[in-house]
Amino acid sequence: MKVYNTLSRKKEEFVPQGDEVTMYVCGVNPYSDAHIGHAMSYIFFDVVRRYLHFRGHRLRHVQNITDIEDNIIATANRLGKSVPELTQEYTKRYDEDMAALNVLRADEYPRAMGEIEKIIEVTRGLIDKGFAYAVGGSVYFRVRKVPDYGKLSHRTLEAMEPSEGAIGNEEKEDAMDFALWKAAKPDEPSWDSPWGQGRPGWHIECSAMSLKYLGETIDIHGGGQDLIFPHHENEIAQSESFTGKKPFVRYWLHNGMVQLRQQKMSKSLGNLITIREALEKYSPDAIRIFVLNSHYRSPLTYSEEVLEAAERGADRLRQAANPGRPSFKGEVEELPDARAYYERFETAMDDDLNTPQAIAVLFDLASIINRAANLDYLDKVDQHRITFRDIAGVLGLKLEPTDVISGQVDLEEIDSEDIAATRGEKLDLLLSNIENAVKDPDMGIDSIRGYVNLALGVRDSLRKERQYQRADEIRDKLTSLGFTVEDTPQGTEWKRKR
RNA sequence: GGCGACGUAGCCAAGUGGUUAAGGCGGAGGUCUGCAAAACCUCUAUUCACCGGUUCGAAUCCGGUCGUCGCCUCCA
Repeated sequence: MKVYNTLSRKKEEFVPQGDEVTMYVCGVNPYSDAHIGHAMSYIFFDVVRRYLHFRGHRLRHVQNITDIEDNIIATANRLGKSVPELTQEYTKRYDEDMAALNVLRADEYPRAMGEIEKIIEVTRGLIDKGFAYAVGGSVYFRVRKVPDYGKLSHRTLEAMEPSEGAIGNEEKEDAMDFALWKAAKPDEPSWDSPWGQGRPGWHIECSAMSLKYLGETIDIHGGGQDLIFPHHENEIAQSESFTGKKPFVRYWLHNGMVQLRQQKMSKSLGNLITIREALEKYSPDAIRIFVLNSHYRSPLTYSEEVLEAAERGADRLRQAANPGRPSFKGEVEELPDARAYYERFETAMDDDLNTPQAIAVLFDLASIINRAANLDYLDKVDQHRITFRDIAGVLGLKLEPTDVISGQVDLEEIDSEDIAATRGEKLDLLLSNIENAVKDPDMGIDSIRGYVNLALGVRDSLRKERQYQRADEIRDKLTSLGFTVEDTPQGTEWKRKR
């Protein structure tokens, strides 16, 4: 398996240090809902996890939660909440979003606030070694002490024009120096430290946590490309200076950015679609297909059109995962060997996680399975179905039926007198009952099912008498109410999504 | 200004030196159906932003032009 390492700018053969792959992925700052950009990153690293597991690796996965920083403090103040109150609320919502997207939970979710002791230990160590200095209650990292600073982002200190944000701090020795520990300002949460009351800088928590939970050298460190500089660059400087051991990270993996309307999706720009908003319109599988259908290092543009396309693709895969009844009589045709699909899948994934090709394999298998279902030889494609489910699982697709309610009309079970009684003027009443029932959240599914079965029973009786116009009126009405009506050789089936 | 990525069919998107340029969505036709729906089948880029060059051979390598985006500041 090869992965593209940001550090070397090359695809490298992935060889973990030991029996257990260690992976650290940068987490979120919980002060607002996570958006599709976050979804992309965490869905991708979820697939990395699942694929490594599929390949027989054990894995330890740690993801931090930054629960103290400027934006959190500002938001908490604005909302009149305490910082822990705010961050706990949004951490919970983040967990719910990830669960909805079928993202596996990490082994540890350390919080910055919970790791102050380790952060202070690392900070003190960096001062002792001369890599950092305390001034005015703050501690800064001395960037010029690190000769290879810039190796991840491939830029030199000289090339980094200090911008406004980097200047404007008189107490730093050098404009590029960054804070490990920030002296407390009035009315901000703060902790005791050897340098007085204060709180951690942005980058130090990841160095401290990865050191504490995963050791001095970790296999994979992941995050969005926007974290390469300064965040990950600074993590390297801190960690390698503190431990004296290189490399801090063996494989740096970075995903591309999600774009919305020709711009990066981000909180600060305010152009974003939250995961929650997307899930109101699209299934988790559709969102995962949307993300995985392009390569992880490329930018990904969010649009309704592309998500719609992903949803329709998901529908077809769901059909293969939950095959219906046969439609035709057909001959069993010569089937390609199911093992070839595993090979194609592994070849694709081994080449720097080529999920678009992996999804193509899934669609090819879906065609085989759906054809077999149509022609009534599903029993001949057991191996293909196993392969299909297996690959879908590695991509984290559930492919469960999406209908909330469904039914099958059985004229034997419906009282013929009911049908006869309903065929006349009562039909309109029945249809309006269904309309009301659909809008009423308290209405039980059984009632709706009874109504719809009766309406479609009436329709079937009309169809038997070739009164197609009246029959179609009933179907059209139900369709407009969100029902899908399908006449199959086994009778009329119906379902409704939401 | 510095660093980097990208430009492939109506849309999304693989492919990065050599058989017919993956796959999805959409569209057209067909099978099935009373008609539909779903599923299936067939078709849908002689061509890979543009211009030059290297090569027996390039979407793939090199140079230039145009265009889009990211990082250099909080950010997945």
